[in-house]
Amino acid sequence: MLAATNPAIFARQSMPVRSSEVPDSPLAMMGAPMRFARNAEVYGEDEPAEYYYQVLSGAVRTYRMLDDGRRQVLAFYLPGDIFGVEAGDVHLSSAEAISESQVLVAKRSAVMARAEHERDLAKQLWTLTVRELQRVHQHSLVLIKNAEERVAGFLLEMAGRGASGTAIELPMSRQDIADYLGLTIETVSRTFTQFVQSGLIALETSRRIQFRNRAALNRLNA
Amino acid sequence: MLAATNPAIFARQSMPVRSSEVPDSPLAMMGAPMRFARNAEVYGEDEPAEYYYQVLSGAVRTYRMLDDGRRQVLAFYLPGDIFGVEAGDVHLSSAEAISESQVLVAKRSAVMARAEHERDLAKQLWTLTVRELQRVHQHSLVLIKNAEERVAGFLLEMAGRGASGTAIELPMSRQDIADYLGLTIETVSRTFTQFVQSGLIALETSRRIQFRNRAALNRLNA
DNA sequence: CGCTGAATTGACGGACATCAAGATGTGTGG
DNA sequence: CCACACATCTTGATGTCCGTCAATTCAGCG
Repeated sequence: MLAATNPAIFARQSMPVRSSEVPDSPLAMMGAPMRFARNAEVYGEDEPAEYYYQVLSGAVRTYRMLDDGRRQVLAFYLPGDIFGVEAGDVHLSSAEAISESQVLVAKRSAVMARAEHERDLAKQLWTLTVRELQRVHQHSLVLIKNAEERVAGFLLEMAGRGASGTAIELPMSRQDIADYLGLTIETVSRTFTQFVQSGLIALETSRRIQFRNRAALNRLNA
Repeated sequence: MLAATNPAIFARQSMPVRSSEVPDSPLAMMGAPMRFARNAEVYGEDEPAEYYYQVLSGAVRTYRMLDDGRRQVLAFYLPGDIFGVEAGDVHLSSAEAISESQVLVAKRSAVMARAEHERDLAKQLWTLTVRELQRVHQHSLVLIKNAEERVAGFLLEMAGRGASGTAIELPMSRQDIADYLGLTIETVSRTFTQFVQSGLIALETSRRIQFRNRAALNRLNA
């Protein structure tokens, strides 16, 4: 839902960039592609927000920690998605690569400077923030639902973003999903098997999911 | 937390406007004060977002409904706060007056038109959205905590916004609080009395709350 | 007053967390 | 290619927090 957040800040084209394919945009010159290993930090909470980022390949999660060690995953970013814009001067969350990832990094000041005289760009930046806001709004709705509904919603959200086929590959672990949905890893796992048993999905591997009854999932998504 | 969101879009002064006092700003001319009765709708979900709003007196809640009737209150807006900016072209949530309220209403197109040539204004609009985003981020963190922590956080949030004294007046009902925190009215009520019994707060009336042990509340706020 | 909606309090049950064990998968080094 | 180690995922047993249902108290108001 509320899927791709990539107006032409990095890429002029309107579709998400496919992995390993650098967007042919004016911003490509402002940004440098960087590699991040699995679990490597892209930026940390409370650090100055000096860059904008776009996922080229792999996947990224943003999260915040509660003092007692609980973790709330705020968002997953897939190829084409832009992130790191959420903040004022300082990052409100940390970002980590979920898997080996390639990320385009553009200096914020440079982007902003260009936005000064390019009306379009400024508007797009704003739009980006608004989209992000919508996403988070949507997410807070998720957190008042029950486990079944949360997981169903999650699967449909991911399906709406990744490939359009009948199966999706989840880049993130069960723990990531749990922390995103505000559940425990066990509850997520149990809900998956429950979905399998009721014929809603099938698991090719634990990370690869076949949709068998999308209508029923939509019904749960309430 | 993350309290007042009122850069000089409506008022040039940096402090929230006190109730019934119209901000002496250039924008006051772009906006007209309107009265809303208790529970009156300011705008509805999916309606075109044609105006920006600033609370002058009273209080406003924004919310979204789930199909099964559950309601998620997304935010409370107090005097000085600006709302209605969250959306693209369409409102993502509904807004209602919590009590008899006075709201300054400014045509969005007019504000945007001015923003075109007033750099400051444009920046402030963006800042406003970012602040809103921070608020919502914060809110989604709340929803993974337990009841005690949620209520404590709520009280501290309200304390940080309203008067600076040792007591606060809550304009909203227990039901509003419950829907904001993702709890039931009964759990909110029980948590309040629990706080009273442990000497953290005192209830002058059910809506008026005295702080007795802010340190303990902060500890719960985790 | 009595009426009405809001808030509180109690009894109970259920959904999900917690604790614990096992199964499956994956990478590494011999 | 196998074997071992370690992480991830699944499954089971039990506990607990909070939701549900229901009754009572309280506050405002005609």
